[in-house]
Amino acid sequence: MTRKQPEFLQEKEIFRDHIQKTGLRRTAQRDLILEIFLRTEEHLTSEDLYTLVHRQDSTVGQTTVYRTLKLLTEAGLAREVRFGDNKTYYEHHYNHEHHDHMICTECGKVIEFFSQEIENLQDQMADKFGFKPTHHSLRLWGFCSECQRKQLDTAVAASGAQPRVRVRSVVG
Amino acid sequence: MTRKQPEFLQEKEIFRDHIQKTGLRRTAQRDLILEIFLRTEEHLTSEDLYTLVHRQDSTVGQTTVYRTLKLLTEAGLAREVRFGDNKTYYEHHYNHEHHDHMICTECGKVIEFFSQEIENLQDQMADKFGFKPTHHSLRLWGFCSECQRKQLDTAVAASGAQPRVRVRSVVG
DNA sequence: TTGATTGCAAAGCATTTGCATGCTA
DNA sequence: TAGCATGCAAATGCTTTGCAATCAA
Repeated sequence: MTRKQPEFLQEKEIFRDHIQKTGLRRTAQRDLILEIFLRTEEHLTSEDLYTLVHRQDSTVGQTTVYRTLKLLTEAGLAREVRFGDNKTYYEHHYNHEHHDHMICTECGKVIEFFSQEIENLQDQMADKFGFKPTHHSLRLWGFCSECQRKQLDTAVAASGAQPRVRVRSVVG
Repeated sequence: MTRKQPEFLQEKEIFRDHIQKTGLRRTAQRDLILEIFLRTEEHLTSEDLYTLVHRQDSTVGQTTVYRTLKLLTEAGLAREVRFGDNKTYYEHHYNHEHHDHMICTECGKVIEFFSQEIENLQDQMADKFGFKPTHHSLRLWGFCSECQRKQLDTAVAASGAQPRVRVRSVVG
């Protein structure tokens, strides 16, 4: 992040516009939640965000974070993603290129990638069925390079490393 | 389905093998659940399957169906899929080609498709990151050809047609 | 006989909703 | 002031778990 203060001017304006257009109201909670969401360049759950927000203002409730994340999604500032652990993660959407994900089922690492060729082929497939896609999701699960190395090492289990995302089920 | 009776010999053998190998036990419930699962060539939820099973033998419980579907998945006979309505669907896995899905967000129709080119590109992308994929999921959401036609017709809302899958959220 | 399996009820977990109170426009 | 927003608690929906009774091997 190399932007100068004040940061996220565009995003904040988009949010205010969206609020105005839809007849909603600007509140201190929504501002704070947006602020902290924007400052956090990771995939986070509603609960993650709640923890961060709560640290700053302990009067803000879980429900408001849930509701605000939906709002941010509608405004085009956030995108929902699922990695297979039955939780909904959110990532920045505005000014971020569309991308897909590889999820390491061992350590939970998430790799973002993009392939224009794959996108094109998807569109071709859709055409073939007369299907008009509005959005899509492509995820690969497997082992990241680091965990492949570690697999040779039986001591993995003894490691205290905590995965960011625990992938419990195969399905997302 | 053009197979001769008795049907699903291979699948049943695989199931028995899996049960034996893992030291589990063969039961009437598991046999019945497998039988009905195999006879149903659709994407179904645990509850769907429970309904069908219960119709045949009303003593079988929900829990057993949940547990047996997990078992079938482990045995390689079933595959879990999600279409975005927060339910887990199961589809046949054995002797069924791998495929991906297009989901109509209007009527819930699910189209299965396969593209070797996309598969290859996925593997190439994974290679590029030193990632070793074990499985993946590609889904396109949008409008099927039929619903695109209907969109011109304002009377859609008045239609009594019930979608097979109601896609409520954007994320799967 | 022994330990896996079952079905019920209860618990879990992430998320949503009802509602009285508070606050923006 | 009107009605949207908030936070709490309760409800929801799907799935899992605890447990006593049952059953396969």
